[in-house]
Amino acid sequence: MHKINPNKFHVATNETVRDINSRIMLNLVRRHQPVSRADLMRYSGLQRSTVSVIAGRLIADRWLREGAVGNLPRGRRPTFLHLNPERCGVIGVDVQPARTTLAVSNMDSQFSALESMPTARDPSEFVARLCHRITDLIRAHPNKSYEGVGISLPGRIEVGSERLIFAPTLGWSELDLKTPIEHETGLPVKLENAANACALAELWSGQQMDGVNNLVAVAVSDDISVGMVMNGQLVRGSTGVAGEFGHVSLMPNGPQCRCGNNGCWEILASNAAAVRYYAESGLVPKGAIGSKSDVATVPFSDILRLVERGDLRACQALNRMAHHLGAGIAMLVSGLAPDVLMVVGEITRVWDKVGPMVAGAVERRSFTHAATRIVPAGSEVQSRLRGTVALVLQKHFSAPSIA
Amino acid sequence: MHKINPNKFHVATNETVRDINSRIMLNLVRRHQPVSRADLMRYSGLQRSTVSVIAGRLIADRWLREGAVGNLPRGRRPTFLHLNPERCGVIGVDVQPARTTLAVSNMDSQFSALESMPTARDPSEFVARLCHRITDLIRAHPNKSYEGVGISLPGRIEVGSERLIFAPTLGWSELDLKTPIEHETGLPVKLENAANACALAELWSGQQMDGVNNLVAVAVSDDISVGMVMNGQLVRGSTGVAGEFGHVSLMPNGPQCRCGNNGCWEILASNAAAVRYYAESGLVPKGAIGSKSDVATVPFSDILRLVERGDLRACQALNRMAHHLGAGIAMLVSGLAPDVLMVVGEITRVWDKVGPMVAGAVERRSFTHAATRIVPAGSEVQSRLRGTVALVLQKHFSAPSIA
DNA sequence: TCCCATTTGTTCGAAGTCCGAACTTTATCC
DNA sequence: GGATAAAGTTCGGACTTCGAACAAATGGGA
Repeated sequence: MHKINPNKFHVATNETVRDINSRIMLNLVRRHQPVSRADLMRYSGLQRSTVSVIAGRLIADRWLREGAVGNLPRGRRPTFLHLNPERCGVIGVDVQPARTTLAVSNMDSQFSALESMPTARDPSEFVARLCHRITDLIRAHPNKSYEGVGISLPGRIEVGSERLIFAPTLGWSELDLKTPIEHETGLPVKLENAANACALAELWSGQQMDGVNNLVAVAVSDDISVGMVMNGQLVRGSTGVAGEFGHVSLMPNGPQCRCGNNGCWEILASNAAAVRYYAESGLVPKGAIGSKSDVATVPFSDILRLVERGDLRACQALNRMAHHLGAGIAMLVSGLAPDVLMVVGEITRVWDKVGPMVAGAVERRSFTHAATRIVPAGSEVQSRLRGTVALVLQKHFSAPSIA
Repeated sequence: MHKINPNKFHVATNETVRDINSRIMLNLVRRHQPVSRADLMRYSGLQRSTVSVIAGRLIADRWLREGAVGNLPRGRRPTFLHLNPERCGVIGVDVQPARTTLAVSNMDSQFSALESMPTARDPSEFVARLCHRITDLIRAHPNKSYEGVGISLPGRIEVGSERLIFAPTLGWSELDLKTPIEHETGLPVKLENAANACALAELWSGQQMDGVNNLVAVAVSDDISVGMVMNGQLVRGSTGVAGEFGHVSLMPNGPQCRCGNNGCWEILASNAAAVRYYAESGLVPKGAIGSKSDVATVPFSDILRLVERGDLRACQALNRMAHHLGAGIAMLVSGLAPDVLMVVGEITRVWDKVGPMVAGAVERRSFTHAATRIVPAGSEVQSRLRGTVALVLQKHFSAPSIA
């Protein structure tokens, strides 16, 4: 039940009917391909004639392609229909504090090119370099009909202005990425928070996501941010900053976070927290000969390597992180009760150790038994890039906004 | 952007167009009444002819009524259209641990009857008495075309089965209220959590809710539960238990909650928490002559009365409660960033004292400045009852679910 | 070899809906 | 009384789905 906003709606015309049914058809093909017109008739409940007309138009518009002919025990053979992956090209960009990854993708999230560059410290320099890279990439792969550029960022995008706001790990304040890139490339540019991008990726191209309409992605790196899909829609809040559960204080006497408060989830359970736990555990070697500086700079990836080798101190640091990660995830399970909660980040490399601890924490803390499936993401970069593709292409596959 | 679920969708027909536009028209009349056909043409962008046809059909179906004739500087006078509040009757029921309130309502949430009864401890006895009361109420107010019965409950309703699950303050385990009442009355019965009902009430009949699509209701009584409307839709999670932020642990060393964990928001910031704070502050009067039993049972309503009179101890207890209430609300503002966060419960009686403390806590703890308006609800019973009316009638006013 | 049952896919008129222009109705002002 | 203006109605055109009839394609059996 979706309320109609009397200030912002779209009335329906005859074309709306065709639009809705075309999108349904497109989704049915995506879900069941290869699939015949007769199958689509059965899946959709539309008349065979209607299915033929719609399929004909979608083929003419290059959304669908006729493929092989099927075999049946008797009767005329069906001609199978497929999505045409060449119909849309997308440039996907994944911005992370250290490196920025660019990809060229088809409609099916198969990347035909993948390259990366260091993320420039200076925002205007970054914009210039990114524009340059994108135009180069398009020139190098010209035989695609590009639908747009999707960009995943470790920050939040303001709803109205589509500008980057609140990107503490990048250190940038308000930044307009959309206008210069659109101007440079002539393509529409969509920006989205990295956690939201991951949530979108799973919603649109995740495995075992049949019928999943409520999904939460927890992006764990040097900060923690949350992306939410509720009722099949991204939740961005009134201004676009929804999802900052990382700055919920879960321990009033905990260490101080950069946001000024104490014991934020992020300061307890991010990669940076594990680095700190590891450093602290080596700080006071009884004789106090070793100084802080010896141990303070072991990066998170090294800690994970140590964990994989069975290093005790690293395991203890990881366990502390996992304990607090579980506490925050329990908050999300209690509060949002999604079908799926996906954890994204380097920590998934040691999920065999972390997963059970998180599951245990959720089990202990959950009063309601929300039946949430907690899963690790495969590759974080791939996940975010798939999200950027979904970001650009979802307008063709989602329900038209009638209200 | 709403994803189409390829397992559950509705194809569009020509009637879908009329359906969509009729609902838009109904919403426009609701928003702007009294309003002429010509005004509706301008608001909707539809052709004058189309507006006339739709208005004609809505009048024939008794949704709209023609009213007075307007005056214009020149030209033919417009005939104004109104919603017909008599079109739908609703029985609204608000179940609370102590008392259950019943109301008869029109489409405009004007209650033509309001009565209450004690809430029976035994669930089957309760169901029997409620059925009896409802049929009596319908018999006493026969001249309405009843659309259904809406019931607000301090618990969660399972999504598939529509049964009451998780109702700790009532002490009931799984209970099917829907089937017996539908059987008894012959009317469709809708059940919803009380916090969700409040959120719905504000969404559909709240003041100053123009363009608000993201709204959170925090119901504070002896427990705390949260109702969420995101993107204009109620968020119920995969099983229906979304919103149990009351059982998020905000203080790992805090007092133990009935859920088994320590320092849950609910154990720190509910009415019961204030009662406990008040009792504790009187516990050790140095000489230890006064026993626990003297002070332990001052009910929350009395504490509020004492606060209104300026009693210091009561104010201190209230302040502790407000402090923790603010912490939890800050969590919701950070995580969900709604346009409006509404607090429902007895505590709103002293909102002049509590409001600034909550606002301060949110201000201090909020990193993102989500611009959330934090407001107290007027009357909690009225709010929940309006929610039950919205619950029953929203199907006529909301967008048809095409996907 | 020929006919028939069966399934896929197409054709075409009917019904429903909105669009848009022309028309009717009902006012005020000069 | 005529000009102007705005509200509301009428009616043919365009678009879409529906539903029945039709054409196409295939295998089995006499």
